[in-house]
Amino acid sequence: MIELDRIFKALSDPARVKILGFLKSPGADCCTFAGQICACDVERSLNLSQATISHHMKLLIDAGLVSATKRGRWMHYTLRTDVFAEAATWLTAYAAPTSAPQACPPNCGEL
Amino acid sequence: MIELDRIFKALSDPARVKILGFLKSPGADCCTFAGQICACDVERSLNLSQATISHHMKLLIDAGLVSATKRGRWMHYTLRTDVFAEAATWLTAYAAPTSAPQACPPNCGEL
DNA sequence: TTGACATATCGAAATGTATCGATATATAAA
DNA sequence: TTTATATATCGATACATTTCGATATGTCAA
Repeated sequence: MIELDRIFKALSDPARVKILGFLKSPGADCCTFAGQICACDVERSLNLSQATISHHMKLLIDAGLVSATKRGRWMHYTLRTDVFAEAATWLTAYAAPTSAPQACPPNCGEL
Repeated sequence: MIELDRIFKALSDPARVKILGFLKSPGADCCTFAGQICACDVERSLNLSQATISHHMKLLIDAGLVSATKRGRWMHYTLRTDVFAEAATWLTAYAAPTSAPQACPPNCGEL
């Protein structure tokens, strides 16, 4: 069960959206391991301090959007595609017209 | 062209998600007009002050998730289903596995 | 075992956000 | 025109977030 609030909060910062975009399609010069991207490459791709990146990665992981593995000294990250799919499904429910229109009484708003 | 940051920021607050849920399926006792929901009903459905609701509605409108019409003294809101669909499409792009795995050199991270 | 390096955590400063009561603005009713 | 009401805006307060430099922690290499 995903926590939507946390997911959308994680998605609401441009730096984190950039990170996700990078994890989705890293540069050709990046070292990956079984599809996982090294933290060092994330750091090079953004213009933020190491502390800040680490902070953002934590939020992304806590939201469930990214999973992390420590491999020696290096952290490797992957997108959790299933979680993105679930969030997309939630949004899609709002993309369809819903309940039938209903007449509005002239004194709308009165109890 | 939608602004993702603003959309996700709008979605990142529980009060606003509640509002959206209410706009999607308002109670049977709510007065609607051509599918639009009256602000007064939104107010009754949440436990927040009028000023706070007005503030949240503004954010939702600015993000493009909701459209508003003034009808006499009353504001009426509707979900912009197309914008939800666009946001869902963006998310879906992250729901599919992407680039092929690549070998990681033993000294990963060094330039 | 010591030194170097990758990442996490801490503490602090700046900025942003949620919330409210009070008040302004606009519209309808009397 | 005056009064009542629906919503927006203002000003203030409390709290959260972004960002960083400094430092701690863990892991490899010499």
